[in-house]
Amino acid sequence: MVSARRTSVWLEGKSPRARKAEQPSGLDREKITEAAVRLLDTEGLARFSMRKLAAGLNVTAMSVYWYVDTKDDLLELALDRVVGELPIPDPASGADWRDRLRELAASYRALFVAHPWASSLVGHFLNIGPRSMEFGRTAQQVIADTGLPLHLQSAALSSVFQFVYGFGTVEGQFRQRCEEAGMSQDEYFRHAMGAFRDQPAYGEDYERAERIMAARGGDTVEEMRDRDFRFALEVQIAGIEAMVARGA
Amino acid sequence: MVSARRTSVWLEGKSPRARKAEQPSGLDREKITEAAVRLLDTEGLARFSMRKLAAGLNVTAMSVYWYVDTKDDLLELALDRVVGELPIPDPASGADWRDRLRELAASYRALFVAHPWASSLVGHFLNIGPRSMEFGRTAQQVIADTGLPLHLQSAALSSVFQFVYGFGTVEGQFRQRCEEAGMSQDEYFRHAMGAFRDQPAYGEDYERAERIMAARGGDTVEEMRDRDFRFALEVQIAGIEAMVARGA
DNA sequence: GCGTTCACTTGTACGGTGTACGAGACCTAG
DNA sequence: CTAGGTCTCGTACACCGTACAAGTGAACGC
Repeated sequence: MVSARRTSVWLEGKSPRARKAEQPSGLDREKITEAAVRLLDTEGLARFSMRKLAAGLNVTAMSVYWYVDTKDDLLELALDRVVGELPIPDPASGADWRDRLRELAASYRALFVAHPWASSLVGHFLNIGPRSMEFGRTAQQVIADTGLPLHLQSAALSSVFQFVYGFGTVEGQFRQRCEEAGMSQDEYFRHAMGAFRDQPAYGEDYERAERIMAARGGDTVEEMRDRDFRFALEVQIAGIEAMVARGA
Repeated sequence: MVSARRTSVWLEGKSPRARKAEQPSGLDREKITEAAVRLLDTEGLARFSMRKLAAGLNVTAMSVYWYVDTKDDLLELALDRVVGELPIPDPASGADWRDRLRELAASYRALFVAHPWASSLVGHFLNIGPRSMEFGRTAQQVIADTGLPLHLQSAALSSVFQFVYGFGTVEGQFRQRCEEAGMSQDEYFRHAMGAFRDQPAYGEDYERAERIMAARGGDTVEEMRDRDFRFALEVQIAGIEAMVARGA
């Protein structure tokens, strides 16, 4: 018989814990999760620690463990919480699926930019927290309205949202790098390109990169990225439309 | 003046280190990187440590630091190495860009399945190692052959490869989870679905999931995933074709 | 031959990490 | 008043990345 292995915080047998009265520390899962998100935002995933979190709550590290089984569980809670912050387009708005998809994709992208640590976590967990589920439900509904047959919808969903995930991840990590280096995105970009140019082995690649940069135009890194994102999203939409038109 | 911050192992001023003769331990960057990849494959990123790596090489942890500045640098080297293992379609084969794109995407997906730890790393580094560059060059060439204007090519590249990255990441992490739990993918899937069904709050979602599963058909999780991947990739291709046809 | 220098290897140590464990402190029920 | 549950805390363990300094042994100039 297969042992019942842990799958997710969200699939525990019991609800968090029955509370009898206000505890002296005033702690609860909600407050801990909120503090965790704050700390993750300021320190990043690598420097996030249970001890620092506890200190911020004026409590010892082990107190936190009363409300949460492991650090991973807490991270799972934190992830679901930030997903819950996303604005979600009203499914009953009657708007075209394309517009709702653009809105949802923009939200999702913004998530990884605002919380770069979230990128590293989505891959690790099952993402079945209540807010993640709601987001998934909405996304599913948008794809359902494209007219694709049911059995192809999950693939189309993958196509779009995995792209947004990847794009947002790279973007978020880049921004974090810039911040840590104390440079603006454009400064950091020039810095990296400079170091790149100075590597003799990469001469050809550097020139190609320059040529592409020139063609893309755009004054700032951010502007170019925005354009790329919008265009890539239109590629996704056009692809789905083409598949619908092909009738499969 | 902006301090010259670290950007990547690949942008160091000097080549690794001049070697005079065969060292008693027989160590070098190559061997260390290879051992690192092996250890990452067997232990996963979370359980990878410099001490374990050194032990596997019959050497103390600090010896490794003679060849490599930090753990992160080593991880960057390991990542580039596995990228180098990917089969790359011959750019001069004259094959249609669609076929070359399918081949390249399949390779990239396989990377994250074979080395789930690589997923967590691609986001963290600049990915400008020689093998990553070669892969990028090839991908760039494929996109160039679609007929898209130069200034839209990087966006199209994003669209496809960020999707593959996201897809491969989720797939790789899932497989790793299954292995750690000692279950087959189908067993684990049923296990998770079961736990899911038992959560009263998720009744509606569970039923929707079941409905979609039924529609997708397919005997195994793997089969369904393969179909999803192929279809999503065709969505990408159709999208690019549509954009080319639109003349922008 | 001999001292120096360089290329490495090693041992020790520091300041962190996640978290198991057990001893309390307080509140409530009986 | 006692018993038990809920929560907090201090201590401790095993492990981590890596700084630092003291070796070791071979190559080289003299």
